[in-house]
Amino acid sequence: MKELAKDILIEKGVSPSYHRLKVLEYLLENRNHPSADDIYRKLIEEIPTLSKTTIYNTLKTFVESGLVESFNILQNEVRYEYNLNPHAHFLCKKCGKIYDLPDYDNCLKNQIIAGHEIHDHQINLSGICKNCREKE
Amino acid sequence: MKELAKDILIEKGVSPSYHRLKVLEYLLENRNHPSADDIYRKLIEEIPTLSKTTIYNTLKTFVESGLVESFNILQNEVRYEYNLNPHAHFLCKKCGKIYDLPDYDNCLKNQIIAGHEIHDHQINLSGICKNCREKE
DNA sequence: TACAATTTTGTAATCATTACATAATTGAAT
DNA sequence: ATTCAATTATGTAATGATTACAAAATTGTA
Ligand SMILES: [Mn+2]
Ligand SMILES: [Mn+2]
Ligand SMILES: [Zn+2]
Ligand SMILES: [Zn+2]
Repeated sequence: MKELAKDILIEKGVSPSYHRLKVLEYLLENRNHPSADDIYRKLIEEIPTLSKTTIYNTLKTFVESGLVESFNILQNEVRYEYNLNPHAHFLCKKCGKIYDLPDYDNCLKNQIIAGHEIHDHQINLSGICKNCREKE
Repeated sequence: MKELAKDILIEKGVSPSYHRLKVLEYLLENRNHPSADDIYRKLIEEIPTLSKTTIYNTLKTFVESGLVESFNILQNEVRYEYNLNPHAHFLCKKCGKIYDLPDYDNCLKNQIIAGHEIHDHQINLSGICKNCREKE
């Protein structure tokens, strides 16, 4: 049962415009934590009039409606993903790939720690990935 | 026994130039996770010729020599700290303050997870802090 | 003093992101 | 179908942190 971008948008109360559908479909098919620019460069191929501002607007809408998550494992650009399950991220400093680590969620969302109300929880690991290690 | 900036630099093999001493002293006294610009704006008061590039160079040197840690809890700027103990960070979305959470380290540094070699481990939480909650 | 190595400075470039005004599209009401 | 307001998309210009790079200053040592 393939997830339909349109249904997901409607369910979250986001009106399913053409561009929003395209961005969400991209995120459903590409689970490699793309940047705004990654999405733009792919979609501009079939939508030549597409504006990068539209990508930023769309992603902002998605994140605010809880449809998509953004995270700052890199210091220069934001990455996005459609993956609501809590999980940690691992960045390989050699090849730049970002891996999911589902077993290391340890999620503190909605808990109260030291009096602080936790709304969001990101675990960012980095080092050398399995692939890169095996090449050496 | 107050930690002496000069001794710390020498121990880590970083030559203790005037500017480096000033930056490290700032970090030793200000445990509020400052940005490069925070440090610059304070030090320019007593060093009017100070260049912001020097701040960036110095912080880069410190991070590379393992003297200082940097982290990306914000999407637009890097924050720095002198605190070698593993701990998590909590960002208040209301007041912008960044708190330390020493009990939630759960550090995976130098471990191998799913074949990946973990060199660095950041835990970034966000929400509404104790102070801001009590004001409501 | 001479000189090479290190450190600092200043300017300009880079690059992701945002601001904002304008244009296009949509969807309901007439 | 037409009108009109609301939403969505576009384009350009600005912002702001960070980096590149070359020149200047400082340091340590012969
Ligand atoms: Mn992920
Ligand atoms: Mn800290
Ligand atoms: Zn790798
Ligand atoms: Zn607060």
